Amino acid sequence: MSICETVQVTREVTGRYGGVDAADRQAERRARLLDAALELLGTEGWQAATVRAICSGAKLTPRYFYEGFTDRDELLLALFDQIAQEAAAAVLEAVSRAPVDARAKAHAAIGAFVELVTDDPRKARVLFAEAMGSEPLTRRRFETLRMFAQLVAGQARDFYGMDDVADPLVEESALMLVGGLAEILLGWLDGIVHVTREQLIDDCTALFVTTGEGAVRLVQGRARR
Amino acid sequence: MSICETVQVTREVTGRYGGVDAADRQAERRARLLDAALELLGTEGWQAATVRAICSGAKLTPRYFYEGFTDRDELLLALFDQIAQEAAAAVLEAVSRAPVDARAKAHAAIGAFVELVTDDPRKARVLFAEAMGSEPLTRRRFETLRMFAQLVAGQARDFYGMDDVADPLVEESALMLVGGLAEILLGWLDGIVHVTREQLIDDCTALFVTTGEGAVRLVQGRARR
DNA sequence: CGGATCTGCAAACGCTCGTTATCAGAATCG
DNA sequence: CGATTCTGATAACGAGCGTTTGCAGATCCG
Repeated sequence: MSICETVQVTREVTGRYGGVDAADRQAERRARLLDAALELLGTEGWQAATVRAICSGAKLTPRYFYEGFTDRDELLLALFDQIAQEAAAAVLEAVSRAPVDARAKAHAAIGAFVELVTDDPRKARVLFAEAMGSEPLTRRRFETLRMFAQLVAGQARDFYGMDDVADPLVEESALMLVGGLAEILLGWLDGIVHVTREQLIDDCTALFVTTGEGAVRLVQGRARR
Repeated sequence: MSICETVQVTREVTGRYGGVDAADRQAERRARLLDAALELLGTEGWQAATVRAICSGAKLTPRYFYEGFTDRDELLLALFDQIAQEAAAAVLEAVSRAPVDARAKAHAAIGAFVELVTDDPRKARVLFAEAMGSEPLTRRRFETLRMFAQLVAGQARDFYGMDDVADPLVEESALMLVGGLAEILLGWLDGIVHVTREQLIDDCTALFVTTGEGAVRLVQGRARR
């Protein structure tokens, strides 16, 4: 036992195998597992994303699964968060690049988001459809959607000078915008909505802006009273 | 064998037990199973709605489960359809009673729907949240939501005289309305949106109408071109 | 080269699931 | 009463799951 410890110490300094050191190997395994999980969760669904199937897809064994994650839920949550952060980053970057105009900002944001999840429809399914598999995943989907909605509400408050407005209608309309957008995207991916992707982005932008402006009018009309 | 058959025939004529005949007993067992499934699916979620748990809740045994349903999926689909039909009936009845006015119709429809699924939040969870458990259930949720969306689109086409308009934006906006409404309802049930139920109905109606009118303007603006 | 670790595979454990069969006892009707 | 069906509980079966362990072989460093 004591021998093991001393040896471990001397070894842990380098920890190289196959030309890469321990941290990198572990990170690569983690990435492979997340990739395999995305493929399964995004195509065959939650029920198919078992530990064995994910490991098989990643060409790894359960041993390394439990080296990197404590649970199946932890992996799926990590995958969800990764995609959500990717989406948030894309949206924020597009918004920051767009000219200072409500319609242009909205178009940039929606365009970036739609392009991300239609370039890889698996991501859309993970974010919107398959995030209901387990209870922790459902909760996370909700929190993330709410976060996006508050992001939208914050942008709207900035643009229309409603910083002091505490009307719950702001939160309600933001929920409607984000939730409605998700439903349109799922419908488009399922082939229900027959438009090109550019048309889809334009339509979503138009609906988004018109709904947002309507909500703003409602809120301001109430505040005046 | 032949004896059994003749006996079965003479018995099947009445088939009474405990004062009720066979069809009624079977119907009551079916109703009890659906009730137990609603309780489990609407509170603990899809994972908890196992055959054993449903039977235990209904105070029946698996024997009667497979007497009334072939699968677990068949039960859950039947439950979903029952709630969806209940909602559709409530909405259509409210719309038919309301005065001939877009806002009044919308308020009646949304009020009826919101009251139904907030009087029994389990129904909301079954319709919107837990319908993603199995693949057939996910598909059904989509079909039903699309049906509601087309119902909305049809009403809008009637009211605004757009019978000949085939713009896909009509379907897109209907999807946004229905999907957004679902998300607001789930948020309200989760305590994220802090308004009274009457306020919720009013807000949803206002958002619904303003979004609908915005979509109509967009469609008409395009058609004019 | 040699001792030690890292890897990949496979089997195993305990559990729950859906589904089906068994069987004693209650209730029925002629 | 007696033959028969209906009831309810139980247990069994095979399968799949998440999770853990054991072990031969590849790869490393001194």
